Amino acid sequence: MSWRKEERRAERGYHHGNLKEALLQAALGLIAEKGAAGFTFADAARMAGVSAAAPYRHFRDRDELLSSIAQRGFEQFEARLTAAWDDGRPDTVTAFERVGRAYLAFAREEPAFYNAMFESGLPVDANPALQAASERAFNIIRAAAERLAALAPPGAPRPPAMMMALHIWSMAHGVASLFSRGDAARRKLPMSPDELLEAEVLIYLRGLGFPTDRRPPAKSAEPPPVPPEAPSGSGVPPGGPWGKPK
Amino acid sequence: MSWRKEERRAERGYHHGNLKEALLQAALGLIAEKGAAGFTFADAARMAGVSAAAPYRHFRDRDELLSSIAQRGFEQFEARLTAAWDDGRPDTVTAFERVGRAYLAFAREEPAFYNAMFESGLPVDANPALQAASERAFNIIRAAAERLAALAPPGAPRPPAMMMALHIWSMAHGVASLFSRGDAARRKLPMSPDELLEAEVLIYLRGLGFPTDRRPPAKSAEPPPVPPEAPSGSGVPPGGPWGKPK
DNA sequence: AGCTCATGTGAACGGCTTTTACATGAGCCC
DNA sequence: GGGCTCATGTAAAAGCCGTTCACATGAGCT
Repeated sequence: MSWRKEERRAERGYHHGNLKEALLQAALGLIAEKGAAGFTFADAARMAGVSAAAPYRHFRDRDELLSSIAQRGFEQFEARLTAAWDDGRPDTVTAFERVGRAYLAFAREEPAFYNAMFESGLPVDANPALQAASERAFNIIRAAAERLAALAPPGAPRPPAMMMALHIWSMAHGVASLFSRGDAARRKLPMSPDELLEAEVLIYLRGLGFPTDRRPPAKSAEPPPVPPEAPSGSGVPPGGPWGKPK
Repeated sequence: MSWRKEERRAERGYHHGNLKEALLQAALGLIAEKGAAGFTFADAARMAGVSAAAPYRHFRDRDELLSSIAQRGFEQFEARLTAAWDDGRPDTVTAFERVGRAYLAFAREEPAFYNAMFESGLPVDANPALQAASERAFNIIRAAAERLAALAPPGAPRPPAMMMALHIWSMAHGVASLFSRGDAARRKLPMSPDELLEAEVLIYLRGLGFPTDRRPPAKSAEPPPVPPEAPSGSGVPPGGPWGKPK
């Protein structure tokens, strides 16, 4: 039972068969564990059971592996935001907040992707594919903001949707970076990152004149995809978006 | 005129005299240039004209040098935020916004510090001195938020100052990280990061019920340090905080 | 069966981090 | 001034990593 060298070799022969994918998975694990900075190409190779030179058959260099992971991360990110947005159902504000929570959830649950995407220091705009993927993810937030802006209360000037999207993105990104990841998450807060972001977005939307009172849990079995959605309240929930003050 | 080896040696003799400081400065330059990830201990030593082993007389390892820079960064950050806050002069909202701009200005003008502080991936809470320095910087924002919360419009529930501080911090950090640094700054925006953040904060404050109309340029030669500051307007500037919509 | 080419190996180069034994000389005591 | 001592610097070496190159292997096609 003491094969150590030929172990992997015996299992898979000279050729790995699926090395590219194995390397991506190994790297994902290593990044989650030690950060993009601590991750080494050699380690990933070792973990996949191949020599240190093998990865070069699949990635030009270490950076390209990192880029591939970031790319994949942006794709999953986009998918999760899209699912959370759910085309604005059951109503725009609720869906919008769900997108915010999805942002934080992604940062929390996919630390390796998040790290590669936002904290690895790789030049996103130097890689067109990467930039495009990042753009597509942002466009979900942008689309949601468009829909929200279209509901702007009458009378007041309509806020630019792009600006709203950038504002929401910066809030989500700021909360995620500062409070929802790794060590930073240990900073003791008076509320969870999710609650913090939700209150922040609600106050912001109220500042734009949107009604932001809590709706009932939407018991209707199947609400229409995009209901007329008339402004439904005064916009000032009792106690404010942050709940009971002491 | 061809001394290359003894050049530095001749200038400063065997002992450098101020190596610790020289290394910090060299590292600062290198980080500004290539990021905390690209910075190497050996390069800093070379730049200071000493052998690769010399730095170990002044820093336990590469990480300790990085920590020292982050520490120094937090101190300068605190100083700049303190100056921007100016104890709430000429009025709380104006001073508050100035703090926001100072946050962005620091990120933009001190990329090396900002990088070491927020993007180098070093565990801030593993180093008590570093954590304390970071805490002190945040406390400026916290103190400003306290003052702002005290001005909360009567009638509405008073927002928790800590929550406000965390919200503002996340906005500033989000904007700085996404739009005000390096490559990311190249993303084409409909407005400058400063304007983006200012509008964001104004809308947020308005969502809390604060009056946020633009005050006249405060021509009074020497306004009183902490004027009574009665709520001064309806809170809805014509055109909104984002200026003229198209 | 034999050829070819994608895929993997081992060895080697240079660079980095860190440790160790040794060198230097600044500051101090007499 | 002479001599001690210790902080500060050096060279050398070990171990790791990224990357390249010549060579090995064998999967798939003809």
